[in-house]
Amino acid sequence: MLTKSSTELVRQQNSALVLAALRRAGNLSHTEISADTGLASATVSAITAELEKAGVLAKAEHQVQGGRGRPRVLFTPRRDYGHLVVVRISSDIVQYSLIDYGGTLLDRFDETRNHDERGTVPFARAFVDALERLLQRSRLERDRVLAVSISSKGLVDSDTARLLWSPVFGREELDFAALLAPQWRAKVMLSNETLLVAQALAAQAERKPEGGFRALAAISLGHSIGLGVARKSQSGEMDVSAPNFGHMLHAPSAGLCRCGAYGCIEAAAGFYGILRAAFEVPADTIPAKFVPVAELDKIAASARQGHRMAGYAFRQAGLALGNGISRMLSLYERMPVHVTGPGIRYFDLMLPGIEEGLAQSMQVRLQGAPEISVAPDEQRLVFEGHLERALGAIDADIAATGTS
Amino acid sequence: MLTKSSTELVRQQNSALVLAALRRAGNLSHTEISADTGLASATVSAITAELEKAGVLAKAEHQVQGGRGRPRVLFTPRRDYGHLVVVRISSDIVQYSLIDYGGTLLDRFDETRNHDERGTVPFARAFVDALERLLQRSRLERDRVLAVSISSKGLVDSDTARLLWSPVFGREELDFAALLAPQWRAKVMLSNETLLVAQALAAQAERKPEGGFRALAAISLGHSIGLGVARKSQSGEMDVSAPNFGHMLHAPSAGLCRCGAYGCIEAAAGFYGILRAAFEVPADTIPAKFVPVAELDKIAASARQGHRMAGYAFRQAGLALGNGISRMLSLYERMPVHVTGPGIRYFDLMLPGIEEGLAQSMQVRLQGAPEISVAPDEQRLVFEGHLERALGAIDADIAATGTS
DNA sequence: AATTATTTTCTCGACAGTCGAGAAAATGAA
DNA sequence: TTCATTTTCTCGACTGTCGAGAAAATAATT
Repeated sequence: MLTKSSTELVRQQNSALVLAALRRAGNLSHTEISADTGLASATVSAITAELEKAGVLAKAEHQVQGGRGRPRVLFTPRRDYGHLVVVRISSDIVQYSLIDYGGTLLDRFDETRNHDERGTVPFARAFVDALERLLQRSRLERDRVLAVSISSKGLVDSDTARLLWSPVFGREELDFAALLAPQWRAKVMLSNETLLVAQALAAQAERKPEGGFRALAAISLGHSIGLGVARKSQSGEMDVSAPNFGHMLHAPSAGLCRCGAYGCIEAAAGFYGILRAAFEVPADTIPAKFVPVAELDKIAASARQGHRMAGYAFRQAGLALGNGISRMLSLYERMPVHVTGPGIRYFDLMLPGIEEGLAQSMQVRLQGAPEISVAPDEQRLVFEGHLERALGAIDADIAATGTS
Repeated sequence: MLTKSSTELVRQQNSALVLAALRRAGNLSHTEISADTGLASATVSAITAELEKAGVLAKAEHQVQGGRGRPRVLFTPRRDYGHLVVVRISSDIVQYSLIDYGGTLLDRFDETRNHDERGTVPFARAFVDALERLLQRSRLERDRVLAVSISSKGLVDSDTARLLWSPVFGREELDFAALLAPQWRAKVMLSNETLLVAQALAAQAERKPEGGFRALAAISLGHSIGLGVARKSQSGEMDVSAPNFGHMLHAPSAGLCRCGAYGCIEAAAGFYGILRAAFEVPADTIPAKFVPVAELDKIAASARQGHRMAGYAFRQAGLALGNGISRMLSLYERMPVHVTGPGIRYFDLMLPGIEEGLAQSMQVRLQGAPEISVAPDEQRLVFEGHLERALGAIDADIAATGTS
């Protein structure tokens, strides 16, 4: 159902518009804001005055020189308006970063995960401690942190910030909002890792001048398989989601997956799946907990030298991906696919299988195969996605609550 | 990107809100509108006065009696504000209906499709002629028709009203907007048939008092397989789409599909797929153009008597559906599934296969199987979906253009 | 050095819209 | 006939956007 609208909502929307423009560009003058947003000059004055009084914006000290006429004064987000904590959880390390409202990195450290102690309880304790440490190192009060943005692989409920299923904790749920609930006033956000990659790539694509961005998919290859989809809705909003692609059904022949089901895409295209196929281990053996990359490098080397089973393993992995992508395109729409993650080192070995898997479907026969490109540096993209998403959420919050 | 807002847009949004409330309820008094929409009484006065002047609304002649105090006056859409034409294209007939702005059916006739003359050109001529006939029978001027809403099975581009792929015309495209472009000022809308079923079911679910509707899927079983998905987006808008489910890849074993690809869901679960499996015809034979329902009834009867291959055929069909649904749920979210179409007569025979196909996936193991229910009377649902969608679009248009 | 041209920013009044409060209207009951 | 009750309508206050033009600040010109 639609919801009622009022003049205050108009201001909220337009404030958000100004903040978004400023976020994209870094700093803009009065006239540039007006041109960018389409708002009248008088309206821009009203909004910037309000935001300046609230301490969100400030006039930049360096002014641009040159040209005649009254010099422009640049508005820019006030870096000390607040702070953001980003936590990247991966299978081996957890990375904690402190960022200011302007988007610049202030501090960062990694904690290596202790593989002996399993379960969410010790992890939760370490997590809360690490956040405190991040504050202390920068002598920052807890309430200056406006948002804590967390990412992990796996299935996530972004509304409530609960981790529903993850490669690390399995079905043990982890409720990050509850973890920080009484002490922290910060907004707690939890996102799937590959969703953030899609978010970052979509933001990059939108910044390109040629425009016309509609949709894009990001696939992360590694021990597990992730998918993020970013699509522009009719209303112009960017709609990002992380479907459960890795454990979508591929074919029973893919064998036992570590999630307990049979035939997941991951069981064929994840690192342990490739290993299993290459060594001709029966497909119903319980998957290896962890596969060192060196191990896979060896298989890849022998595949490149023409070893039959090694090549077959990568081809089967590609086939699972290709079929899965074709199904994804059938259910959404044709869109470019960006492949990322540690598995891209074997992309050349998988590509023939991917293409074969794609070609089988009607969708691809009708509309053509999607563009597939490799996006290296997954970690940077995840971090960019964090910034994009968390700072955007903070901006939306500012616009919503106004100066009050 | 967000788009700029203004006070006029607020009025537009609130007018749409009033029209939607009135559309749902049929007629409402001033106070009821205010309660329903959350708008202040004064605002309701302003909006209804404007719409009344524009001839969209009128005060109903019968007033409700009883109770003391000033009697309520009911507002209702003016039936003669404009008209709507609904065209349902199915494989054997094309049904033309004339509806007024109040949503009541004024006239209807069917044209049986001539199976001898193939191709879009003769069809297009017959289509345009039939529309003219519909006007003449009710002595209606062409410009009184505000929208022409068309439905067909197959792949549709709803933005441009082009039919991209259909069971009847194959890859021959059909551009309905261009067909009526110069002569008709009506808005031309083209929707996938099962999308409309999903739209109608979602509207029903939303009207239920318990509320909390999130998403739903409709699957149509017949010669071909259709899927419609309705989901409520964060912004509260209903987002309806018709993914290419019937030709999503199931498994190569499903055999040759009439679309030319191998392994589509339809090739296993469509009527001709079931026929082929039951008679053990090689899976790469070109599918029958048309399968009479009597033929399938016979197979179903022998399956119910325990005939092995007949039972197997339906089970395989169910398996294809179950796997497909599980993949759909992996890519979207858990949601109830409504099954409709002529194939529901065999639903009991397919259900075991469906359940087996669902149970294989991690998604279902984790979140449980979706509720599956049978929705008879597909044609009525399609028609309701037409009304819901087309009258809603007309209302949105009225709100957008205002009185001007 | 003073003036002029140019560009940017700011300010003012007009206009569109929503809202709350209370007046006006319309009816049944006393 | 008067009073109570309920609904509808109207008025003034408030929030917000917009266009036009004033004010500000600088470079170029005389």
